Amino acid sequence: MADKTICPKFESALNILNKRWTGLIIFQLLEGAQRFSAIEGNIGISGRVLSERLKDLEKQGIVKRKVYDETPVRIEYALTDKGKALEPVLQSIQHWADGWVNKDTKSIV
Amino acid sequence: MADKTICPKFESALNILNKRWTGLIIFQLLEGAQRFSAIEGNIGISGRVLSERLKDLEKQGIVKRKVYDETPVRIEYALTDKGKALEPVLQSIQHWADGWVNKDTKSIV
DNA sequence: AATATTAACTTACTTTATGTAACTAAGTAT
DNA sequence: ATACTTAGTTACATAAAGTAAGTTAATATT
Repeated sequence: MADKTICPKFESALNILNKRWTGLIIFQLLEGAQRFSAIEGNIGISGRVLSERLKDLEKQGIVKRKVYDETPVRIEYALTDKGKALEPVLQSIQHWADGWVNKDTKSIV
Repeated sequence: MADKTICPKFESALNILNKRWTGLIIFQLLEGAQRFSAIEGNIGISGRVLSERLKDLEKQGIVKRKVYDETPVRIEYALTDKGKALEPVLQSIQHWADGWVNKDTKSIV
């Protein structure tokens, strides 16, 4: 597969939302820090993939991981400034959805 | 996998960009109608998946397919109004990328 | 007339990503 | 010593995407 690279920054940004679940994870965290199991339950992602995504997002500086040394251990994931800056993107998606997505559209296959 | 459905419209909108390549396909078509092989070459997607995506996007009313009965046949894909309405979404992604994505970031893995 | 060319796909097969469910580690409480 | 809890990880199964060759229909070429 040849990489045509229209605009590298744009493509790299698209690759974030491009991946399954990342949009919903960020959407969740826009409401405040959340724990692993909370995100897992709230959006219905598998732990296996959530773990993978959170590592990616952390590596990209979008999410930060805080460890609270309680028992049992509590770990919270929160958005960084870079992550919070994605709010307008999610909002524009929401806005488009309000205007154009049919109420009855359930699964887009 | 339990479906928690935060906001069905929002989720269904996210599912569009969520899928690999759809963002880039729409980005391409924002510049005007394009033929199958042009999209294929411009973004480096495989024909197999492009065919699949275009069918999905057509089914969702985001893309329309026009057949020109020439020889060999010419088929153009263009955005519908619903599709064009996604421009602000792509723009907000571009804007975020300009502000936050490192120039050197090539592949986000 | 037979062969070649072109666009837009499709098919068969391989590789990668995701889902599922069971398991691990550390620190308590019973 | 055993059980409980969170935050994962591991092994395995299924679904999605990549690759490359093949198909169809209308000419154009030899």
